[in-house]
Amino acid sequence: MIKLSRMADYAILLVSRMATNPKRLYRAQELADFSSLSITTVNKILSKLTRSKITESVRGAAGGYRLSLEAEKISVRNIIDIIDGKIALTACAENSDEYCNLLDFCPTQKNWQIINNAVCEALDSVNIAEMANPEIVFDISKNSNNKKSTVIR
Amino acid sequence: MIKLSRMADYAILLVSRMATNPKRLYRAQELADFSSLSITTVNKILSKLTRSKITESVRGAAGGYRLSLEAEKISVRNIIDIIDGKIALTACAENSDEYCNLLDFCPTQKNWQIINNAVCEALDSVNIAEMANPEIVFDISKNSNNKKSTVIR
DNA sequence: ATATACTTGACTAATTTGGTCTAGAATAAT
DNA sequence: ATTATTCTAGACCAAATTAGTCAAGTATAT
Repeated sequence: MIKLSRMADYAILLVSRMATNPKRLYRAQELADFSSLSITTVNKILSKLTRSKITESVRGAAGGYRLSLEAEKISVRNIIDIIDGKIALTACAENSDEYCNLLDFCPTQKNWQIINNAVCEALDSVNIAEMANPEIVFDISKNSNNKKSTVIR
Repeated sequence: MIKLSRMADYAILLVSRMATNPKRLYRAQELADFSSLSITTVNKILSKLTRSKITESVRGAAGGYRLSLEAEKISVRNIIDIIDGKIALTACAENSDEYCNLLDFCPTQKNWQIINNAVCEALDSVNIAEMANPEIVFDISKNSNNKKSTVIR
C-alpha cells in the first residue's frame, strides 16, 4: 500500500548490522557479502550516509565504515530521509504548486500534512538499536526517546 | 521519503468529493472535469472502488457513482489498500521468501512489522469525512472512530 | 610506490506506474 | 425494439522512476 524504496531498506539493514559492533570498521566488501548486495551498491548507500554524518568512513588500507552516532540516536526515518530524499506522502504535502493549483477543491491539503506527520512520527519513533536487536519489541505509542530527530536534513 | 501512488491520491480526492453530497450520483465525466483527470482514469479508479464496495455504481443514462458507505466509515487506508494493493512497507513485511532467505541476519523483520502497523494505524485513523471537511482538524493520536477497518481486503 | 578502500557522478537497464484504447454489458428514454 | 448513455474490464503502450553498473579519482597505510 505504501512502499519503502529498496535502497532505504538496504540502508537500514546495513546500518543495523554495523550497530551490532559500533566501534569496528566494516569494509564495503564485508557488508556486500553479508547482505548479498554488490559492493558498488553498498558503497553508494554508505557514502550517502557518510555525507549525512550517520556513518563515518576511513579511507585506505584497513579502512571502512562505522556508525558515527549511537544507534539509539538514529531513527529509521533519518535513514529513509537521507536515502530517498522525499519528504511527502502526496504531492499536496510537498509545496510544489504545479499540481494543486489545478484543483479548486482541496480541503484535503491540510489533512494530508497531518497524516504525513503521523507517518513520520511512526518512523521516527523506531531507532536502529531497536532494529538491530531481536529481543526488544518496542511500543511505538510511547514514542520513547527519539521524538526529536538527531540528524540535520 | 515515502510516497503514495498518484492513483491512490486521486482516489482519495474523488471519494472526498463524493462525500460532500453522498446521496447524489456522480458521473465519471463530472468527476473528470472536477479533478482534471481523464474520464478513463476516473472510471478505472471508481470501478476498483466499486468492486471493493466502497462506492456503488448505477449504469445507463442518468447513472453514475456514489458512496456506498458513510464517509466516516471509510478510512484513508481503506482506499490506499484497494487502489495500490500493496500491504508492506518493506520486502520483509510481505511474506515473499525470495528476498529474506538470502540473509541470515534479520532481526529487523519483526520490527518492520511493528513499524508497518504503526503506519497503517496512522492511515487508518483518518476518515474521508475528515478529509472532505476543511474545518475538522483531527487529532491522530486519539485514533477516534476508525480503529477497525470497515472494508474487507 | 603500491595496494587498499572510499567518493563521485555519469550512464544504462529494469521495473513500476500512469494513462489510453477497445470491446462489452447494463439501463433508461423514446 | 432501438438508441444513447454510462459503467466494466482487461490488454496494451508510454513515461517516469528506481536500481544498479562503470570508470576515473582521492585518501591512507605499509
